[in-house]
Amino acid sequence: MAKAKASEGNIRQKNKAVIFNAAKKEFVTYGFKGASIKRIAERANIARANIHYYFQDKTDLYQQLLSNIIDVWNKDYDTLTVDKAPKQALSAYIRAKVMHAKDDPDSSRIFASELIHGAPVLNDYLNSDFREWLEGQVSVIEAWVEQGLIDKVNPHHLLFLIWSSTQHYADFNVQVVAALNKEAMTDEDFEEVVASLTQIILKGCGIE
Amino acid sequence: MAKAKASEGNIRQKNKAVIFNAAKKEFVTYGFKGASIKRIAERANIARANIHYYFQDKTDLYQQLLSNIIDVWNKDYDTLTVDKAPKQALSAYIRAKVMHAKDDPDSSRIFASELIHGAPVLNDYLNSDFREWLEGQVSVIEAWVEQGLIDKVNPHHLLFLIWSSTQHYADFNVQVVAALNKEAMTDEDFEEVVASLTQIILKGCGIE
DNA sequence: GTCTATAGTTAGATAGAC
DNA sequence: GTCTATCTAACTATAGAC
Repeated sequence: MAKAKASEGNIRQKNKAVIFNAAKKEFVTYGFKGASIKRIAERANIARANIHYYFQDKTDLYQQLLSNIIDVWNKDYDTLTVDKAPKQALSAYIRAKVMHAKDDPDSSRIFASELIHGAPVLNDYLNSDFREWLEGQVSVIEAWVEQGLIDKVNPHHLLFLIWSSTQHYADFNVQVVAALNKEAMTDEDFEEVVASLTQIILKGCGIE
Repeated sequence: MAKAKASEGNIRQKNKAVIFNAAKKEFVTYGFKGASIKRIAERANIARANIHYYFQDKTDLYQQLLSNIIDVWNKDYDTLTVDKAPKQALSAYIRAKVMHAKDDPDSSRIFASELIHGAPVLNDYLNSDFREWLEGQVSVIEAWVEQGLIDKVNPHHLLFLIWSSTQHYADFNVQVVAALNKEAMTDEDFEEVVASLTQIILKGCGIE
């Protein structure tokens, strides 16, 4: 758990966390525009006016929620570094992404919904911090290619391939579950996903 | 263009098409819950009440729109058949999917948004027609594996990989464009996507 | 088939007592 | 920090004249 900001009291901190959890479910169910503060309050079991006490407006709540999600990701995904071998680095990256899709699908879905609807809130982020972070990842893959450790692949499209194929199991889970004719994916199913994606993507990059 | 239903007059048919086009933009911008009939009417340049004349309610309009999208897809994606070689069939499938992402991204986005938000409308479809169609595709890949034409891969996860990696360029286009530091993707960019995905996925399946 | 008027609901946000 | 009451705006949907 992240430590509370020095500027925020504990009650405030705790209540905001409760609201974030409720808001996450509401936004993932109805999208940003369709989400209602009334239902968020009901989910959080607090009076509606309290949400306005803690957050300026719906957009402010949504922005802070997205910001939290991105903070968590930035901590978890520093997997691709030049000092690692492509096989280990890519395997670990694929596994981490799939396990995130399993453990916290709602974060992935909220992010996906924001992008699909044109990223009205995240556009600035995409064109600043995100692009900067991405270029670091790209340069690692370029280095691997130059050193002949992997085939000549387009680094951007390889990254998009890994993101999309792993996040798919969070974002499109209803379709996956219907396709597999199951109630829900099991731990074994997710292991099978990791195995399948690792097999195809690594071999597809000429690794091994 | 699809021929007008016999039961529907030409005026009705034409007006519904105008409404569908307007609704597509509205739903893709705000999601189902966030979309407003008032704005759809403004986009279509008709009186708001006319939408209620042609459609029972917002859900009815949305369902028919989704139904249209799926109809178009069913016509375009009968690419995987047993009589074709895996290399040609998969290459053609990847290309068709990428070009669809390029030419009609909004259809992909509306479908994606519906799934991300739990498929309240499409759940029945996913568990009936979709699953049936999918099993046909799966059996083609299984046949290829049995004949030793491709590596032993999980057919479902291979299909998910192709869907997710190609649809990504429609659904997450804002992120892609930010990553590539461009205003928009060009025809050449999409050709590069086809080449990259074909290279990695085919080799990843042991083709060639 | 079209349009105006309006009923009925739900929404975001704030004021002010506690 | 909490809660009730309330204002204002936006929305869906329908009725009924043209």
